[in-house]
Amino acid sequence: MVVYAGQGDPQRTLALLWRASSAGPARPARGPKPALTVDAILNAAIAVADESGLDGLSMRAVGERLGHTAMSLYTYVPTKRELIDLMYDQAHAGLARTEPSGGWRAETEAWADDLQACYLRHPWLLQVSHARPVLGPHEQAVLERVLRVLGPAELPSATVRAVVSSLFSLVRGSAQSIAEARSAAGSTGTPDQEWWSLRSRLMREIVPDFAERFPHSTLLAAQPPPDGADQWERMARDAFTGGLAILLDGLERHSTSG
Amino acid sequence: MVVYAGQGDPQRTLALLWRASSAGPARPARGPKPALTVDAILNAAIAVADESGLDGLSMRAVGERLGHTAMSLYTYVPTKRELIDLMYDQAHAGLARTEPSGGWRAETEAWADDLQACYLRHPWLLQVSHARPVLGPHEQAVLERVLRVLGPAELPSATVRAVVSSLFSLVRGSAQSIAEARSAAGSTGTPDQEWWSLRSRLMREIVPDFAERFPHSTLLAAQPPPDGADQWERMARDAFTGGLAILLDGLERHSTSG
DNA sequence: TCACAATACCTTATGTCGTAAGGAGTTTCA
DNA sequence: TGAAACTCCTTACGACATAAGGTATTGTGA
Repeated sequence: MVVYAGQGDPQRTLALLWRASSAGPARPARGPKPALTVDAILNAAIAVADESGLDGLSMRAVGERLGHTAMSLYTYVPTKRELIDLMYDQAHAGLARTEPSGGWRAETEAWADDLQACYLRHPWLLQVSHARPVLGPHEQAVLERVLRVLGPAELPSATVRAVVSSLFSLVRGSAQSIAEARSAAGSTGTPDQEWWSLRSRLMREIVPDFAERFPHSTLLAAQPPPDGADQWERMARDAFTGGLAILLDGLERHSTSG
Repeated sequence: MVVYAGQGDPQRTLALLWRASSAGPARPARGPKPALTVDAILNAAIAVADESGLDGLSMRAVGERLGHTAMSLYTYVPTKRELIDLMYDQAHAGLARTEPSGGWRAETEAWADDLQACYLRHPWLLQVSHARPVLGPHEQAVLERVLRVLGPAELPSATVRAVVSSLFSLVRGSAQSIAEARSAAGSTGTPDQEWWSLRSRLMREIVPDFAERFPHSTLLAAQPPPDGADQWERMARDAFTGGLAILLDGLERHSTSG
């Protein structure tokens, strides 16, 4: 289930996200020197989430990975929700920056590929709601890049908003499909084709009138998909490149400099 | 966080999803008459989730709403995960069926609007991963409808797959934005404009060099957005209709009968 | 008719979680 | 040289999913 953005003290959250020193001195006057930093905690938490998913992400697990207790984290981070918000932003720091020179269309595709790769490196990102009211610096940088890339297309601002939002949806949705394909393949261990034919047999047994009730679905399923052990991931990838191409085709109509 | 599809006994899950009687007799030979049904449990669970979100959905809450205990549910449903899978499918049963007569484009838009409305009626749907290996009957019906609607466009099957997957991503992504806008508006109680200007003031304080670091983002934010108390939801809706239009524009290039 | 098998639902128990409360030790300022 | 301010810890609490097993209820076969 999606973790929604934390709703604690917005000032504190913002300051943490942007690592601002304005909301308090950098080092408090008295007391022992902190053994941890927010960044160290984020790295540990991201490592835990990469290994065990969001379900495996507990305050205890993060604390232990740092040689500390769960409670020690609360000195640096108000709640688990805010920790996840910070992780979400931090994970976007690792985004590659492939910038081909081939016009805005190629650059947009490169941006989408980079973002998708980031999601697939940290699949738990897909379990965190992205529809957040405020962005952290790294998410903001991702947004800034696609806006810069789309600049030469000279689109009206409403179109820019629409296309950027659509691009995020496409990248995220396809990454979800790919991640699900991988997780299914990994957890069952059986190649996709075998798994698929088993599923079909079961369906024929349980829903014998499927073909009559869902003729269009049946027809589409009969069309040749890509084959191979990773056919599910391949299909998801093809759907992504195809969908992106269609969207950008449509966009070229609106662009003054196609 | 996203709840992934349950991975229990796939036969049992499939049989439950499709309410198949093939995996066991409809009424067991002996024993007390069941006081509940899977459908009653699903309706109660959906009501709980509609009221309190997925976070508020506990086996106890569902059981108590039915005048029973949490454990009694386990007679009908193997785990909470499978319950959520069943809820996910069931919620799609309430999808409206607006079918204008204006060609595949208008019908596709109507389908997208209906699906988005369904997501917004049950926002917790957006917290459940949709990238599931098997569909229930109601999800399948939603898919079937868009395939039927797209039929007259006479697209190659790879294109159909791409556009359908993109459509789902777009609808889901926009619904997420709208739901987030509503939840923010509902929880703070302040009109969007006020909230937004407060946020801007905070940002100027915490990240004074924002405009230099993110010139394109700054420029876009300065473009006039729709105004009003619900400006955030309006923006998300505009982005959706705009993105959908762009996608369908692109699709018309591929269609033999535009 | 009656014992028993099969079942529904319950109480209880276990282990996990986030995090509140408050204590002990450390560092720096007055 | 206190004492304030801080970090980190132990302990505790209530919520959660769900395992284990008990009890009551129903229909079947003798």
